[in-house]
Amino acid sequence: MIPKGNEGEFDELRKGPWTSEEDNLLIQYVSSCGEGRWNSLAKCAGLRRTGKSCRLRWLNYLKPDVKRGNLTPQEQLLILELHSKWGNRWSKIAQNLPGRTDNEIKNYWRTRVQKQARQLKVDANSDRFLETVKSFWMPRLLEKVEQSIASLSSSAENQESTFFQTSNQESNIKNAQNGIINPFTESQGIEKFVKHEENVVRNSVLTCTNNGCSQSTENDLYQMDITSYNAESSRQQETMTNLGHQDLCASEYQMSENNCFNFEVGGTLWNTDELWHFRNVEEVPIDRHLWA
DNA sequence: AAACGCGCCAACCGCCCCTAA
DNA sequence: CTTAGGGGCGGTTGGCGCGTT
Repeated sequence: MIPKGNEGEFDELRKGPWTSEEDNLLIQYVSSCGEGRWNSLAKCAGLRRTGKSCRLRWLNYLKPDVKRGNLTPQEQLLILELHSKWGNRWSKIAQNLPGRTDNEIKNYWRTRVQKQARQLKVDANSDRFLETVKSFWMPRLLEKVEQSIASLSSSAENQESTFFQTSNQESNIKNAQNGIINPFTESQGIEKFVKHEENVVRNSVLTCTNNGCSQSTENDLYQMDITSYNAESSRQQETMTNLGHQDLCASEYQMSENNCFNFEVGGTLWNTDELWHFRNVEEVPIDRHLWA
C-alpha cells in the first residue's frame, strides 16, 4: 500500500503515514539489530524511508514501552511543573515521564496549555501565565490526583467486598461440603491492596525520577514538592490581588466557585468562573453578579 | 446528508551538536 | 583543524476524525 501522493515514486524516499508492513519491517529489524544506525537500518530493512523517519517512528510509536492514551492528572501536573522549570525542553521533560515521548508532551502543551493561555489572552511563556498555572491549575490537578487516590481506595474496597461476597457464597458451599475454613481474612486483603495502589499513585506524583537515577545528573532527578501546591492553593486570593483583581473578596470567590461549572476538555481544569476573572475583571468592570 | 470548522497528533523540516575520519 | 554524516531536538504542518450547523 502506497500513501497518498507517493504513487509511482518507487525509487524515491517515501513520506507520510507509515503502513503496517513498514511498521512490521522496522520492528523486526530493530528487535534483531537494535536501535541506532538508522540510515543503514533503513537500507538493510528495505525501507524507502530516511533514517530520521525510522528513528522517529520507532521512538514515538513502535517502541514497546510507549504509553498510549490520555495523560493522567499526575503526568499533567508534572509537565506543568517541569515546563515552568525548564521551558520548552521537551525531551528533558519527557525523560521524567516514563513511556511518554517528547512529541506527545509538546503536542499536549501546544493544544491544551497554549489554548488556555489564548483564552486568557496572555502569553503562555509569560510570568503571569506561569503564576496562574501555579496558583490555579496545579492545585486543581492535585485535587484530581488526590481524588483518584481516594476513589482507588474506595473502589478497591468495593471490589474486595464484592469479591469476598461472591467468592464466599460459592466457597461457603464448597467449604461446607469439604470441611475447609478460608485462612485469609477480608481486612488483610483490602489493606494490602489499598496501600500498594496508594503508593503507586503517590510515588508517581511525588517522586518522578529518570530512567536510572544513578546515571542522572542533579538536574535530571526531579522531585516534586507536593506541599508547595497546597500552599499555593491557599494563596489563591492573594494571587488574584497580585494580578490586579482587588475587587474580589474571599467570600465572593468561594461563592463563585460553588456556582460555576467546570468545563474540562482533555484534562483542562479551568472553569468558566476562573476564566471570567482573568479575562474580564481588569478590562470590563461590569457587575459580575449579573452572570449568576 | 452534506458542508464546514476545529482539535488532535503523527510526521516532517531545519538547525544544531557530536564524532570519526 | 576541517569536514561530512548521523542523530537529537524544537518548531511546524497537514491529514484525519469528530462535532456542529
